[in-house]
Amino acid sequence: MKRYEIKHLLKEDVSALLDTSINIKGWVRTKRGNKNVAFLAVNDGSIIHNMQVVVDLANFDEELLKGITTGACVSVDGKLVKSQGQGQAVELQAENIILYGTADPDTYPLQKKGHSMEFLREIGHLRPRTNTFGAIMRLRHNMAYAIHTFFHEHGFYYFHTPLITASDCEGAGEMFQVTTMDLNNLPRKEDGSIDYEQDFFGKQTSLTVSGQLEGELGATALGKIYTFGPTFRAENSNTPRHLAEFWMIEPEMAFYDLDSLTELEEEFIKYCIRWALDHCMDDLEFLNKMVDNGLIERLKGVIATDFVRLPYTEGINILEAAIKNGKKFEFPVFWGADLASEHERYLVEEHFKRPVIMTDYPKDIKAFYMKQNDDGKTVQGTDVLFPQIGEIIGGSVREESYDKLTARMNELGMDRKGMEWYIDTRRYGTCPHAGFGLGFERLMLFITGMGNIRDVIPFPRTPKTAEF
RNA sequence: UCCUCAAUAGCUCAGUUGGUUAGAGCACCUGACUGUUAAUCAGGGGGUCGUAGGUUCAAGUCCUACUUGGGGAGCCA
Repeated sequence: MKRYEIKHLLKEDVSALLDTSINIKGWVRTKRGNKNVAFLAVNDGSIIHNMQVVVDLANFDEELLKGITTGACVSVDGKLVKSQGQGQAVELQAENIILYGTADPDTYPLQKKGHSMEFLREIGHLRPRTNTFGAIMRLRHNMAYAIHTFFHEHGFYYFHTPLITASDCEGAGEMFQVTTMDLNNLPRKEDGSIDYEQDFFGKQTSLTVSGQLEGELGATALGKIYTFGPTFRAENSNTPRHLAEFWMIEPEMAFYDLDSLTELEEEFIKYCIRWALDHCMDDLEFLNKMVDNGLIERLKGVIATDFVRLPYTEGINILEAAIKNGKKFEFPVFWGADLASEHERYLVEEHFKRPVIMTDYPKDIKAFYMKQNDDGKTVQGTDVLFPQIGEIIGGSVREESYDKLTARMNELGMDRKGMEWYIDTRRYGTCPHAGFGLGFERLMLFITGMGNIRDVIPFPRTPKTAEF
């Protein structure tokens, strides 16, 4: 008997299959009925919707049916027919049922009603079987696919940067050390310090916090590259927006300036949102109904509006004017201050009411590699600020001048040792270039309307938590 | 890491100014119903009130510490 995925049966033209016998396989979401007939809602993960299986109790063994409960796995042969009931176009009249696996209802934690996200996190090994997480994971796949498709169509090459790095100058955060040494018996040098020469790589190594520096090496050879891989930050951040292990997308483009950079940022993120609306409407409709009633409207709103381009200095002026008009902020606003969440939210959610790309930040609050403006005060950094989730993209034009870059490194007291390979990009055939970084899970928060980043990745890693 | 709120049945929650034997819905079990849509209806079983200490004649309720989780902040993507 030929097996069909439920997505095919519900979404394709199946008129040729009507009144013929076919097979489906999947997990039972609910069983209901009376003493004559039972209805099984079977889900195989291919789509959020279930196939209704109609079971005439007279034709089946009572013991078999008793074992078919929420969570059980079944294979059903049956005749595909137009549904007599409301709520679905077709249904399967069961002819033969194989019970692959039971799910003892006394211990199976998933029910057909209301679970909290907190509870589902505790049963991370089973939560992919819920409607909500099925929808999120299908969207997650689609976003990954959309990202690769966007870059491929725009002439970018997927460039694989290392996960293990010996660079201690990445500066983007605390790093996880990588070692094969016995932590209970560390080799020491004469002065008592740890002898990393005896470690696997012969030096101290860590998990990467960013692929950007290596990405620049790719861009200065291939023109346009992007990375898309796991990233690790050992920071003790306990918030709904941070993970210790997350996925990051980092495109890097030779010959891009500030205008072409912000244009790409906007086009890229709109492409991803449009992809979700074009390819994932069933899952979005479910999330819109169950998680966030404003989701679809907000997604459509973002792709229909132009993002604001806002130099930092103008942003400060707007915030100072707001304060003059009585707006209260917890943190002070002055030129040179790093903007707090409340300031960003005011600009995006209250003042402009649409996404904002802020540019030209004071150099002292941004990274050493950002291109310095002629004013001597600002650098060409960009943050794309979104409603509700804040910074979704951080990028910049890179400083391509050997003299300016190294002068800035000296100013910041950075150790050039171990960084000479990066500086070589400016020493040999340097070029104007730019790039940005997008936290994949931050994008997922926006796409799904979920409130906690731990719920848009299958197995979240956060301080004190590495289950499953 | 800081601030704040919370933890009661398998799940979601109620539990009054501290006072008798801690409740409801869902789930589960039994039964009813000729096609249900998170089916419905009737009945039943199910609790170390997060952990440890303290106050009190009496603690789910008040106090302290710890653990875990939520929200906010910082760091950031």
